[in-house]
Formats: sequence, C-alpha cells, structure tokens
Amino acid sequence: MTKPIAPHNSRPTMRDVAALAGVGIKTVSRVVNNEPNVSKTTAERVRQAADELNYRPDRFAGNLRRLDRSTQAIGLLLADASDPFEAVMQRAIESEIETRDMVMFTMSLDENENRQMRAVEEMLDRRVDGLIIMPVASSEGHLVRYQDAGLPVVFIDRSAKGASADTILTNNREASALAAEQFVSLGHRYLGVVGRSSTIETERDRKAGFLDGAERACEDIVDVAVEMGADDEELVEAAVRRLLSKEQPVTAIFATQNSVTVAVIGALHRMGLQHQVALIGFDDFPLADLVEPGITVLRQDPAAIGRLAAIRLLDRIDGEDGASRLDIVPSRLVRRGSGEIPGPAHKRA
Amino acid sequence: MTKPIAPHNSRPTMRDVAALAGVGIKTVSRVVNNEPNVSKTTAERVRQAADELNYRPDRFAGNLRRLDRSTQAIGLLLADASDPFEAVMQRAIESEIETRDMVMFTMSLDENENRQMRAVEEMLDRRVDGLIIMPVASSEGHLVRYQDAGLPVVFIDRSAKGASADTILTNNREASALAAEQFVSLGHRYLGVVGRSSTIETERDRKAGFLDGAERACEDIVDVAVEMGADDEELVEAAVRRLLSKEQPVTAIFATQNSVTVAVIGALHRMGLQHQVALIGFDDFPLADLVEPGITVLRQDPAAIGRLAAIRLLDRIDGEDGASRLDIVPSRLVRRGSGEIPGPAHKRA
DNA sequence: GTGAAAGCGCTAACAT
DNA sequence: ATGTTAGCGCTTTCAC
Repeated sequence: MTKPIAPHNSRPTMRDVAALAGVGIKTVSRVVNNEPNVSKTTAERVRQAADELNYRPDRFAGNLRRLDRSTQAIGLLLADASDPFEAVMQRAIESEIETRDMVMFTMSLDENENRQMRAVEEMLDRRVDGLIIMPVASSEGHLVRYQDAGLPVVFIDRSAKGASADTILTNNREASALAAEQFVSLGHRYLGVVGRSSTIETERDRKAGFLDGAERACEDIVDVAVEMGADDEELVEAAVRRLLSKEQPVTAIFATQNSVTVAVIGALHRMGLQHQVALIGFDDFPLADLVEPGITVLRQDPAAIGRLAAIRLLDRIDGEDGASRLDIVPSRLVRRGSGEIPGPAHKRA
Repeated sequence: MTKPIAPHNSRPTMRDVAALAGVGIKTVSRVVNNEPNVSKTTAERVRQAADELNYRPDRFAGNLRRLDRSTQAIGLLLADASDPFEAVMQRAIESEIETRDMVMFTMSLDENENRQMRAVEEMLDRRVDGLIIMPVASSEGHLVRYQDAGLPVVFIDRSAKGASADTILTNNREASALAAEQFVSLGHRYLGVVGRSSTIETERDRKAGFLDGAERACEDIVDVAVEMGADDEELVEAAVRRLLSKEQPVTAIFATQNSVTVAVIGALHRMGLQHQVALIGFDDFPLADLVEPGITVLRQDPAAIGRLAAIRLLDRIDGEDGASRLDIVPSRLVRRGSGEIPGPAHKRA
C-alpha cells in the first residue's frame, strides 16, 4: 500500500504513430481499421511505426465517436458459475464467441432477484453487446426497456416471465414424464419426487412432468409423494426418510437435480436400501456408472445448450429481428440399473 | 440479419442532466462522482434530474481523461473453465472482487501457449486492472514488460517460470509424498503412478512428490512404476492394465488428478480389482464416498485458493509493492477405504 | 460553490 | 490517396 498507483497506461497513441510514420492521424486510423484508400507502401510504413512503438489502439476511445458502439463483449448471468452443469455451458459459450474475438463477463446470481437486477445494470454500464441470462427473478420485466432500446437477450435453462426473448431449454417435462412411465411400467405404484425449491422453474417443470407421466401411465392407482425444498444434503436425507416411512412407503424415487440425486444416493446407502428402492435422477454426473447399483439418469446436454445460446445471441447482435425463438435441447434416459429395479406390481416376463 | 443495427446507446448524457437541473455540466460531474463543493440543495436537484432521465455515467468516456484509468475489471485466465476444480476457484474469485464492485472476464487456455499470449493481449486491450493466470506456457516471460509497466498479476494453481508474481499453490509435493508413505506403511512395495501429460507443472510435482515419499518411506525395496500422458479414459485404462500385468504387478496406485482417478476407478471395476488394488487420488469429487470401496483422496481447497488469489491481486491493485509472495494452501488426506487396502508386506497389528 | 474552456484518443464528415 | 476539423462524454484546470 506504499507506492503511488503505477498506471500501466502510458501507451503510445495514434498521433505518436502518425508522427513516426510521417503521415496524418487519419491515415493511421485507416490502416489500423483496415479501411480502404491507403497505398500499400504507406500502409506498410504505418504498420512498421506501430510495431516499433508497440502501439495498440484504444478501443474505448474509438467507441466514443463510432456509431455502432460495439464492445465485442457479452455478459453471462448464471445462477452459480461453480455448478458443473453451468460451468460446461459457460465453456461452450466461450468457445462459440471466441470465433468472433468476443469475450465474456460472468456473474453469479445465487437465485437472488436483486443480484440479477444489479448484474444487468452492471453489464449495461459496461456496454456489453448482449446478455445471456439464466433467469432467477420472478419476473424479467425489468429487462424490457433495455430490449426495447435494442439490447439482445437470450434466456438459458429457464424460461422467463414478463419478457420475451430467444430461449434455450431442456425438455424438462417430457423427460421427467419418461421417468415416471418407466417406474410405473416396472410395477411401482408408490412414487416419490425429491427436489429443491419450487421457486426454481426447472424444479417445478420436472416435478410437473413427473406427475403428468405418472398420471398418463397409470394402470392401477399410482400415488406420488412430493418433497420439494430439499436444498441441502440434510434436507434431502430427511425427505427420503419421510418417503420411506409413510404408511405406504415409496418404492421408486425421482430426483430433480444433480446434487439432489447424489444426496439421495447417500441416504439410500446409509439405510442399505440402494438395491431395493428405484432411483432416476435428472442430469448426469461422473461416477454415476460406478456406484452400486449404477444410477439411471436423464442426461442433459449443457454444451449444446450453451452453444445454441451463443449462436442465437450472435444472430441477434447481427441484427436478426424475427419473433422470439424457443429451442428445446433433448435429454435422454441413460439406464444403469437404479432406475430398472422392479416394483411390487411387476409382472415377470 | 435484416434490420439495421439497433444501437442500445441513445442514453442521456451529463449535458442533458445539467440542462434539466439548470446547472453546469461540471456540477453534475461533481455530484455523480461524490466530489465536494456542491451545496446540498444543488446536489439534490441534480440527482432528481439524473433519476428522471435515467442517467448512467459513461465509464469509458470518463476514463479517457481521468488519470487512473481503472476499469474495475480483472481478467481470469484458466486452463479450462469447465473443469469443476477451476469452476470453484472462479466462483471464489468472483465473490471476492464483487465486494469492490469489480467484474471479471474469464478465458480458457486449453494448455495452449499461443492461446495464453493472445488472451493476455486481449485483456490488456480491454484495460483490465489486473490478471489472475493459471499459467500454461513454458515461460511466462512475455508478461514481464506488462508487469514492468505496472500490470498486477497473480499466478494460481501453478508456479510460473520466467516471470515473478504472487502465486497461490496447493502443497502438491508434500501431499503426494504422504500418499506414498501411507502405501508403504501399509505393506505395499510395488507402487504405480498414473497421471496426465508431464508438461503440466502440477502433474510433475505430484509425481515427484510421490517418488520422494516412496524413497523416504522405503523400508525394503520400493519400486514405483510411472505412467504419465494418460490424457483420456482409454489411455488411463491402458496404463492401469500395464501396471497390473508387469512382472511384479503394482498393488497400489496413485492418480494425480480428478479425472484420472475416476478413470482408474472405472478400469479397476471392470477388472474386478477394486478391492485388491489400493488407490489414492489427488483432488476430491462427489460420490467418492459412495463407490465401493470409498475413494481415499488428497482433498484440495479450490475456494480458498481462489479467494486468496483475489485478495492478493486486489492488494497489488491497491499499490502494495513488496516482493512476490508465495502462498501454499494445504490439501489433506481424506481416508475412505481405497487407500487403506493393505499390501503383501503388511504386518497385522 | 460554480462553470467555461481545453483536451483525453479516437472516428465522422468533409475537405483536398 | 491523404489530411483537416469537429466532436464523442467525460475530467481536468483554472477562473470566477
């Protein structure tokens, strides 16, 4: 805390380059921006001078006067950048925008509405060219005025209420229904759902999809017990215990999310019931095939989701102005054993 | 691709606010920047006008003339932002800088030297206040001139050659030595190391530490077979098979890294040897306690590493100018079973 | 306590 | 093919 701030910005300016090359400043500007109407020899001389001085244009100064104030940067607003699923999406987005020499700010919102509002403001103050948002707010209405002013937005992983924009989702409901149907067809009649807070849209959709599937598949009576709000390992364990100590104990469990699935596995292992109670989880994870039994999951494709989100955003930045598009990236059932444990009503083949 | 670019930047300027408030532009500037010498009533009038117009200062225009051209942004250069370990570091850094209203660009380098050089240039062009780098280059010499010009840099996870800066590391060698010592004390005499490419510093350190430990612990003869360059699942499986089909097959394996450990577990399971061959892995992961046997690991603390890196960088940005510091964040051995499988020379208690 | 003028590094618009 | 002038939105300097 002693030295006066050392500014790493005594860089050469366009004027310096112009002086050294013996040309006007506008000619340097032309060369730097690859504009036409500069003779080959002059251009070469300018480039030499720039190299010699180690000149790098100041993109912010340029943008001040330029009409399309593009920063070649986008903002990525995630629920939690440390989540493995989101980390893969982030990386896929990076790979996509990198082909256009764009970069990305990442911010985590922690399911907090106020954080989202502040993050959007922060990104706008930094003049990002567009925003990819995993929305956590109850309404995205606060975005509309920015969209009206021309800000491109893409929603990812969750749909948004109160604002319209391109959206990339997983087939939460359909895939979850599949899980329920498989349970019923294997003879399970008392099913359980364990999930995190219902304020999260994907959680609601997966629960609803599972309920739909159970209803559709219903051969006899099918009963589904729902335990949402299991936001940490202890709460999941408590939920599992409740499901298994009901009057009619559950024989199959659907976990709505990665970390929930892992916690359910832990709970079942501690009770020694991992081979008795069927389990299907939403989202895949490492080692799912190596625990006993292997865990049946609905595998999402976060890389595809991220890539598509970036492509849509870049299209909008390029001026594409059609109606909002909705893309659904399918998840698929990966059978590994835990989801294939038969239930009491199972008719042997 | 049809509509002309819609610029989301017809924002009100300081002049507009000044006009509405009936004051000079400099007075608005004073209010916006909380400078003294503005009467309470004038300040209030200005703030009202700003609110009414929804005014937001243009930070880039401001910085053009300002002496300390701080952007309140840092660059984070990782090997691969989708890696869970790095994702947690990233999030910890974000949490730390957020307390200062700073934001972060993240770029992935993919162990590619050229990508690192381009990423650094890109960040500098964007005038970041500092850089946190997980170095992938053989030499970081290219950074020195920027550091000399005052750019604060912190290295994370790996030390750098050819440049000096604050560095945050895990105790790779010591922790790895511990693994070897435990194997030997449990009666193992033929040990194996499986790791990724030796060009990565952490891989080299962990291997070297393990060899050190084996040597120090040596009661009889201890033989260590090394299999580096196992960069994907198939290569790991092949490496494991080689270790187990040697003249003197290995009875204990040390995996240098998360994904390697997971692949080794898979290979051992497929051979049905997971209860015969001891295994310790560097870095923890979900479900490590739920496979059979539970996996003994050297657990790192990526959140602490990230937090510390951010703190060091912020200190440097604040002008701290002491000699480069080295911080070691300890990893600790978490025993879960796989690392406690005894070897042939084990003396029963 | 307040404001007018100059200028940050660059691009736009118009010369030549 | 090249240069000149004004001005982007703000801060600095200096005068009142």
